[in-house]
Amino acid sequence: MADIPPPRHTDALSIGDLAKRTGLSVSAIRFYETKKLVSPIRSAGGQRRFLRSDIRRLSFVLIAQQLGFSIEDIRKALAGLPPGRAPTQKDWEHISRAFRAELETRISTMTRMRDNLDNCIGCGCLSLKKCQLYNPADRLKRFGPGPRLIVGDPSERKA
Amino acid sequence: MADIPPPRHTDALSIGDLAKRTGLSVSAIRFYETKKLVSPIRSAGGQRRFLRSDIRRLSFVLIAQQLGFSIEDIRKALAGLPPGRAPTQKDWEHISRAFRAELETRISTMTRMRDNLDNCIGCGCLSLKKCQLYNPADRLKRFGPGPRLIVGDPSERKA
DNA sequence: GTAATTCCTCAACCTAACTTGAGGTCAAGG
DNA sequence: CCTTGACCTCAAGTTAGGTTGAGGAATTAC
Repeated sequence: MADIPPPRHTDALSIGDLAKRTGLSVSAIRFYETKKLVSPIRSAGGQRRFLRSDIRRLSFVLIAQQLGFSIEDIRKALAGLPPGRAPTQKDWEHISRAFRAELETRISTMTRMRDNLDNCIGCGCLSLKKCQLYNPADRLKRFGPGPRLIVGDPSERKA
Repeated sequence: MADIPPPRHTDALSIGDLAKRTGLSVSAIRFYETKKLVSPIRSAGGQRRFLRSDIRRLSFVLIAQQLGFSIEDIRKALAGLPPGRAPTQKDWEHISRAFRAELETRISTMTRMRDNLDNCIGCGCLSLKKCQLYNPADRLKRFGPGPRLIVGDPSERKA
């Protein structure tokens, strides 16, 4: 309640500290390093040292994942952050905005699908190719795994 | 252009026919059988024979997958269909309705998330535990893979 | 009746996103 | 100094949702 212990603000976090601050597991953080989501430096002894701004960086990763984005999507977005300095709030706003746009798109796609489902229930066309839900253009692209459809030109698959 | 070849409407489809009718690959249909999404009978020679109603059944599977449902979700839903007879439109309406409800939920969750993302951009709380986006209860459960968060009670993971 | 399709099973492989374990090192406290 | 806990690397395992290939049998087409 009294003296805050001097926070040895070396500004460098160990992987365990970062794990505690983000709620991620240590192994997940190491994995994210292999995926280029973070790029810690190494201590003399070879241990990872993270910047405090990596807390925010990984927090963003978490949020984006909850929103349904893949690690590769996120890597690309983070690649837009300034290389040297720690990102400012402006920087974060910038990349968050792009994600929000993508989210809007997904929401409207799902809404459209929901309405098409209503249509299909109404018209009983569940098995008809006419159903909007069969329109490949309407599909969520890899928003979760699914079958590799072979509809349309078979040359897409085999040839 | 003239005589439609007698459609040998034995009412039993081979796996290849079913694949053509649904747009699925043969291997996917076999896979779905192992997952109990379809249960073909066998010919004298041991080949799979499907009912015509399986076209609709697999079409439903496709639609549901596009909506983001897992095979297990779908299996459970299909388990609600009548066992003996081919499903009627009423039956399909019934199970579609349940999916629509789940869709509604997901849409509103995503919408809420989008709004929270706006909040986070505004207040700069991206790294704060207070952010609504960190609320585990708010999370899409396995709607796409993601990290197994270790927040909260560690006994959830290890014990 | 035989050749060309199509089908069969089973095992192995694939991607994403991680976890787990083995075997060994680094860092901090007493 | 030396022990304990946190770290390290690398390989292999996990789940979902399938695909691919080998080796062989069943159908269909002429």
